[in-house]
Amino acid sequence: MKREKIVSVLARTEPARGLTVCGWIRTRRDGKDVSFLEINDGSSLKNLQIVVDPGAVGQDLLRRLTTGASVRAVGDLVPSLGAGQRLELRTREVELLGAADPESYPLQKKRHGFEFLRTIAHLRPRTNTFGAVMRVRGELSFAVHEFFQSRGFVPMHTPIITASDCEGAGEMFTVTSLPPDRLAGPDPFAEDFFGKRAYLTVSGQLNAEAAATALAEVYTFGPTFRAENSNTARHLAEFWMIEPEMAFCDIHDDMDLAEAFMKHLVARVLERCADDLAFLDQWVDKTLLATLRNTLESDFVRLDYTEAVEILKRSGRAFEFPVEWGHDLQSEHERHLTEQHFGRPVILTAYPKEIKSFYMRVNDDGRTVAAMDVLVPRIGEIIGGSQREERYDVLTARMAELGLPLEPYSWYLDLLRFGSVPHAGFGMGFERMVMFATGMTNIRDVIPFPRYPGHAEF
RNA sequence: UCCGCAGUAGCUCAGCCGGUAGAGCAGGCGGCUGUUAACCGCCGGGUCGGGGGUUCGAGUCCCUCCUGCGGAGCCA
Repeated sequence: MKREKIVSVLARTEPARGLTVCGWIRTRRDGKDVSFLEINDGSSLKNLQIVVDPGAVGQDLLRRLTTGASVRAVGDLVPSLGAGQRLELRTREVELLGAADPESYPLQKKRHGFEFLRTIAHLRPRTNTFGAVMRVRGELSFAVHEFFQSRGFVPMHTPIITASDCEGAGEMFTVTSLPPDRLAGPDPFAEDFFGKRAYLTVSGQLNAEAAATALAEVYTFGPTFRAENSNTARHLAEFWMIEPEMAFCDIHDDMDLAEAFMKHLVARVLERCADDLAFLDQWVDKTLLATLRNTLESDFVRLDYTEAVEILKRSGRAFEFPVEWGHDLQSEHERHLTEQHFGRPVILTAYPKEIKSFYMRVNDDGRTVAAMDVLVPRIGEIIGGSQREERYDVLTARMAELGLPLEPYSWYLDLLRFGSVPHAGFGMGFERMVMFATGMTNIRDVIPFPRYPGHAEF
């Protein structure tokens, strides 16, 4: 079906004859001798006004051109007689592609709550807000690949199914082909498809590290699964994660990359999604554009965990949870630092080793590790990463300390036995980045079909 | 999973000390106008989340379950 996208029609400066557009009707307004259709095809936040002569199309057809119906229209782009738009499409031919019964079509030409829209996730992209969020999400996704590949990173497709239950990043979903009645007994998975218990991945990091010891700079961008019973506006059971991994790289290079990466993503959406961001700034979060510009223009604060604890203790604020060296920072602490104290993104480093993962490189002080978390206003932690421990003896000693068996990690330890290099990487929760870039406050509203406890609809 | 709040028309909500349910928007019909959050008039629309209890009488009080939201934990 030959057509011109509405974004392109709206970008025209001159009248034109014989244009074909397709889209969904957002609203219709009737005059006595004229009707106006606003149609949207998802290529832009903005609608195209189509002027219809009721006599020419007929009352029967006109009556069925209701909110939600899909149409194809052929007409001439002419200067508008009305005030709201520069050009409009005066049609001589309107074809109803698919009607939408106004009695039962759930979307009205009025504002709906996000909770209601979540119950009709298959229709919500037809709203202004979700259309904008999905376009921004798409640009961010593109910008992720653009950033890494322009820097020579090789994209890695790490496994979705994994048999190592040692990734340690959270509760895992079991993958099985066994019927439920065969899941009893001491080791039912010995008879299963993989001959052992398999899971959905919680992180591609360890696999990416293997690739980085050959290709030097790699990244993953794929689905990730956590079976935690998390019921919050910041967690999903299925989400997308970006994990770069670099050989010949220390914690400072890692922080530099994280900051450049964030700024690249923000710059791209500011540049390519101006209409959508202006809409979101007006209706969803009035501080959105200011926050994004601030992110782009400011240097991220870099701070040791120990200094952060001092700042929080000196802040005089009564936190719900007291701040104490050796404890992980709470959401309220992170937000105080990035929102109140500094007012820009903050990268925290040198965390106590007790609260971080086994693979993080132990610092010379022996009590902290080369971890880094990027904290941003409103979201909190958006990136978590570290320099990895590349010293075989130090890592195995640390694993012994934590009571981790070496055998399941033997392939990972091989990376340190053969040509080990200083290396580092981080993980970014893609949906958290979409939240940051759109001002949306619930992570379930920045992914098309959210999966979370009790919900796998659509 | 824990704490708190909520569930009333298609949507967003009001409903006081218990006395048999209301508004705006949406929808239908009619009118008006190159309209644009269109406007004016009329009309239809409800197992008050489910179950149980107290009471002469429950949307309202009590118990319980379900669902949602906010916060927390876990994390990305």
